Amino acid sequence: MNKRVDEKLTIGRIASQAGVGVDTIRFYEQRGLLPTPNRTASGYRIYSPNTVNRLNFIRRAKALGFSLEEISTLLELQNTGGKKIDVKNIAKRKLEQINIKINDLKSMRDVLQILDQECSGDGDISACPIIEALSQDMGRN
Amino acid sequence: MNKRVDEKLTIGRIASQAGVGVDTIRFYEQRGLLPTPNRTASGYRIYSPNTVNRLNFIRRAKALGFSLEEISTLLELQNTGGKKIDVKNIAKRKLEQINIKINDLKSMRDVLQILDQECSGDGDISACPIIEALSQDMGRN
DNA sequence: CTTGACTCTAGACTATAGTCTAAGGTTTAA
DNA sequence: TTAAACCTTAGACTATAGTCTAGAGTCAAG
Repeated sequence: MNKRVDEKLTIGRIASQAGVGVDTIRFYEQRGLLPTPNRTASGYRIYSPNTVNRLNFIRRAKALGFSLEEISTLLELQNTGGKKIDVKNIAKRKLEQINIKINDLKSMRDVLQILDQECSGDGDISACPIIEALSQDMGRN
Repeated sequence: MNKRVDEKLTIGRIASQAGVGVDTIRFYEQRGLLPTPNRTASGYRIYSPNTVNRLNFIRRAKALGFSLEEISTLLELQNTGGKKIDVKNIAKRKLEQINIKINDLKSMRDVLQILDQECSGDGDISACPIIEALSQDMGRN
């Protein structure tokens, strides 16, 4: 039933599925964000399908302001040889970071939502006082 | 009553209040993220106190994964000479971006919260199946 | 059985966002 | 009034995260 079980997931296929460049994948491998893949006899990298998920996770974590180093820490929660107690501590710290980010984004959202709802849609900007809030203190400083 | 109304907010004072370097401030000015400040007779930059708020906003937006260019767009919602209709459109697009970021962060939070609550706190990582979820699809792909 | 698309490595190059240095002028506090 | 601590510019340098190039080998279709 399985058509083409033999279709190898080469770096190019993985890259196009994840929407990144092949160089990016090799770069992530070198930086430890992707495990060293198996190779064909001729040296081609062969990936498992869930590498795409991993790449998606990296892409999204990056968009949320995490550095590759921080993302590495998050990913190591999975395959570290460490103890669960370490994972718990790292998870707790990351959780705090994430909650702060969520709160900041919500503050920004509140301001932008008011901006969207209250401004009349024409006339000059300077007449719209809500905009002021954007450069003000957004709650937690 | 006002002690030291004459205390000038020089670049160094603004920098230390906002927790950034003086070079960063000059860099932001050059990139249009800060308005060109007034100068003393001798050429020193003098800032208004709310520059600190603006710098805080920039710092936090950066931590949320916005580039300086995107932050510039957000800040321009305030002092553009454009029409409100533009502001509305930009605000709407930024709002969508922000909502996606919030959702992604919530997905990450869910995983990390389970990680924190369910793992027993000792033993080997590989025994903790929740960790798997971290590199999996987090909802919206 | 060759041609074009793909892969390999190593190293150079780019963009973004600062950070540092040099060489000088200004302010302030002892 | 002078030394420390600030400020000025311009330009060089750094870190992060890729992106591109060269020169070579491999794979799949015609």
